[in-house]
Amino acid sequence: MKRPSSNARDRILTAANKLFYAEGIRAVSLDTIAAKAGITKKTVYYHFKSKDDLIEAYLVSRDQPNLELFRTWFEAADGALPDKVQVIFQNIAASARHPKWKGCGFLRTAAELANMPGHPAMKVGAAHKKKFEAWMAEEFQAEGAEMAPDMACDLARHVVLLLDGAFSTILVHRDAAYAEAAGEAARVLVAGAVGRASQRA
Amino acid sequence: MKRPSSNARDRILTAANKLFYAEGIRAVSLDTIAAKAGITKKTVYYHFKSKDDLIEAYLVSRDQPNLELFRTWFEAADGALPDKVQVIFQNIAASARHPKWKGCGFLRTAAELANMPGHPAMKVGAAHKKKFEAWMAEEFQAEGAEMAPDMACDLARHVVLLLDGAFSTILVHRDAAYAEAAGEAARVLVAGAVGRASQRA
DNA sequence: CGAAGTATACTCACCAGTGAATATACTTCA
DNA sequence: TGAAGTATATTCACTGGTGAGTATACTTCG
Repeated sequence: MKRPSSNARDRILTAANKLFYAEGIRAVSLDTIAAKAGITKKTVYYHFKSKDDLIEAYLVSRDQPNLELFRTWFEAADGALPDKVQVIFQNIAASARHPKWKGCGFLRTAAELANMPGHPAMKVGAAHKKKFEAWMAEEFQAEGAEMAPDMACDLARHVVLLLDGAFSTILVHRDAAYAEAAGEAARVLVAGAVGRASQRA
Repeated sequence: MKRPSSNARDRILTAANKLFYAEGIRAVSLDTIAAKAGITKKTVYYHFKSKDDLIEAYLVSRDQPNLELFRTWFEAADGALPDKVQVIFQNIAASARHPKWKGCGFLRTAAELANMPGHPAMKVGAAHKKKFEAWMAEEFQAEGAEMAPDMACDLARHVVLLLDGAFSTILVHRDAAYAEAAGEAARVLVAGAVGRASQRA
């Protein structure tokens, strides 16, 4: 394999990741990214066909790691289902207290590209969020197998709404307490659904 | 009094409103805004000291009208408290189905300016969201005066989280159904809180 | 007149993307 | 084996265009 190729490509992606996340998509130029990666802009264009292409690659690179992080948090938590869900939000609160935290990269990119609904990066972002929602629904159904599929889907969606709401409001207020409030709300909703599910059984 | 002054200023603000909301902050240049307002860029700089200043004015101009809209929806709804809250979300769903809808201007601006936490526009955005949250809390306390202040505040925050979550997820998925799901969740949470409050009384 | 408001015409920096050349490694076959 | 050819990977220097912001002059009205 060509070592140089993947090397430069990786360095570009790493630089793009940091800069796009820290500063925003349109705020960062390819010159800046190239400089940070220690290569020439032309080399960026060798590995990515356009800035839009690089934006897409940036989100693609964040997809799995992000989902993995949520899974890790969820699985590491002990306790009942409502508590495990709440733990996700507590971890987000903790992350959000780091000064470099700037919200959810997918959400912020979607906000910036709201005028380009067909942009490839938008599709990646939507798919990422769908995966999270689907995973939550699975977990709800798996737990004791008492929850009906449509109930699990509704509940997963409610959790997603609280999660993305937390990302957004924390960014606006720079106050991680919103994640804890969202976690409380999620816990209440999940507990309620679990209660209804087991009652029906 | 100079007709021209207010006239030009208003035209600039109107153009900025449409363009910033439709395309995003950094995607729109002052040249474009000036052209849309039918004046020169220099005139823009006569009325606003910088682009940042205009961004701030853009959000200021949206503050009251937006809050007023929510109040109107809420007050026009009949039924119990949970239903009135849900109606806000239903109205958002309806708005979001219009093709020109591009999410919440405050949230999207906050996402774009996430790298400038001290930006005046960020403060305007945060204040706007706080006003909404405070208003919700008031409404919860006012309703029958059975809800304790801290409970009302917590509940208001949960509603805010669902609201901003709805704005964000609709934008990502281009699917207004998320607002309806958020409305359901909000109704459940409010009904639960109302139930606990009246039980305690 | 003179001040508020607007316009013309500019500066200077930056940005997405490109043309031409080069260096390095891999492949082929005499 | 090794020379010639080809694909990969990278650089330097550039273009056409646009960005925010400005110097200066014109206009209009109290």
